[in-house]
Amino acid sequence: MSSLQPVRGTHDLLPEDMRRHREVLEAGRAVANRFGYDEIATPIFEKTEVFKRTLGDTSDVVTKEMYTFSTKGGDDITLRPENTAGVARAFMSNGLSQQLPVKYFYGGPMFRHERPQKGRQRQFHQAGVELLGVEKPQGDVEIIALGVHFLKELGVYDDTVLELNTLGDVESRKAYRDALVEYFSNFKDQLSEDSLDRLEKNPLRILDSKNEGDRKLVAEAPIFSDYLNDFSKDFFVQVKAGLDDLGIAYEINPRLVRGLDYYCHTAFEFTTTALGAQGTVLAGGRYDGLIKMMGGPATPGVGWASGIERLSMLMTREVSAPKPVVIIPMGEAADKRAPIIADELRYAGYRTELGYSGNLKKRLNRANKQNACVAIIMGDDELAENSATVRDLVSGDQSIVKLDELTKKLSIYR
RNA sequence: GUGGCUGUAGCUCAGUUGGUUAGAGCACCGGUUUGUGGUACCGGGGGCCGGGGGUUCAAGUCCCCUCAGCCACCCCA
Repeated sequence: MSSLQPVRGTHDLLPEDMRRHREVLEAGRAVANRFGYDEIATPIFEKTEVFKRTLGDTSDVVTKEMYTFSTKGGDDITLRPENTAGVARAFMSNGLSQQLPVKYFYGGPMFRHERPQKGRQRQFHQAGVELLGVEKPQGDVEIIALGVHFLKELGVYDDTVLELNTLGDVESRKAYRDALVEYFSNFKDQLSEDSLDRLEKNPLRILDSKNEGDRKLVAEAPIFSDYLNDFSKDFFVQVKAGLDDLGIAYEINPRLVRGLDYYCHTAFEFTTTALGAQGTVLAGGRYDGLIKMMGGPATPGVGWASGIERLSMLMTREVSAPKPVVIIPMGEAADKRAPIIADELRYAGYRTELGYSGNLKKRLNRANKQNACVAIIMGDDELAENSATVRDLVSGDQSIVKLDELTKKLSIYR
C-alpha cells in the first residue's frame, strides 16, 4: 500500500494540473522570447562538484538538501537543486564566452530534500532566465522587466510586491560583513542559536531573523548603506532609475539578502501574501562572480528563477479544458464509417472523439462529460444520403449536414 | 532536521461514554426512455476506517510505533 504512494514531496501532475503548469511555462517562454531569450535545457543532474563549487560548502542547499548518489561508473552525481549552476556550466562547456551577451530561458524540474509543506515540494518546477555578459545596470533592469511581463501575462502581477535590495560589490559586502561579524560577536550570549550559526555561515541572514531577541540587536546593528562604496551606490541608483523609467514599482527591503558569495549588487524577490509562508514566487539577482568561481572567464550575470507550482496556485484564471468534437455512430454502416470521418477531422486539426457504446442518450451524456462542443450523430439512414446530424451541445440546435461539408461547417468550433 | 495539528468510499465529511452487517452528499454504473444530453425519480457497485503492534469479552473510537498530508521554524522558487 505505502509503495503505491508517490515518494514524499513528489506529486503527479494530472491533466488539470498539467494544463495550468503548461500555461505558466508557455507564458514564460513566450515572454522571454519577446525579450530575445532563447530556451535551452541542461541535464537534470550534474556532477556534484558543479553545485558544491557554486553554492558553497556551507549553504543549506549543499549541506542538507541535495539528492546525491554515485553511479555505477563511480561518478558523484546530484539532481539539480537549481539551474543557474547548470546554465553556467553549459556556458563554459560550449565555449559561449565568445558570443556575449548570452540570453537564455529554461524550465524544468528541480530537486531539494526539504520538508514538504504548502508551496514546497521535493521535486518542483522552475522557469527561469539568465543574462550573461552584461555588466551594466541595464541588464538588471531588463531582467526584472522580463519578470514583470511574465507575471502580468499570468495575471498575478497585482498580487505581488517587488522587493529590492543591493548587496554591493565584493569590496562593499566584505566591509559590511566584517562590521556585522564584529558587532554581533559582542552579543554572542544574546543571539539565538540559529543566529549563532548564521554568524559563522552567513552573517547577513541575522538581519532577517524572526527571533525577538535578535531583532533588538539588529535594530542597533551597522547599516549596509554606510558601507557601500561609490560604485555600488551608483549602480543601485541606476537600477532604481531604470525601473522608475519603466513604471515598475518596488519596495526597498534592506533585509533582503543572498547567502552565496558570488551574488552582488541587485537582489530582488516578487512576493505574495496569498500563499502562506512560502510567499516568494520569483526571485533573482546579479551574480558577477559565478562563472569565474567555476573556473571560467570572468563574466557578469543576472537572472531569476520562478516557482511554477507557486505561480499556478496564485493564478486564479481558469485554464480551459479542450472541447472535442464527438462522433456518435448509430448503426453498422455508421460504425464502419465513423473512424474514417474522425481521421479526416483529426487531419483537419479538430480534437475528435468517438462515442461507441450505449444508446444515444448515454453517448450524448458522455459527450457532455468530455466537454464536447458539438456532436455528430450518424445513423445509417443519414449516411445513405452522405450526411449526418450536427448538434451544437451548448445551444441544442441541430441540422443535417452533407459529409463533404462537415469540415467547413465545423470551422466555427475551432 | 525540529515542533504542533490531521488521516473513515474517487472527492467533501458524519460516526454518541469503546457495543451487532460503518453512514451521507457529490461522483460513478444501471433503469424509467432500443435515435436526442445537461433536469427529475428509482436502483446498484464501491471501505482491511493510512499501515503495524498493544489494551479489552469487544477498537473507526483508547495507548505506542510508523508512513503521509497540513501549518510553523530553518531555508528557499
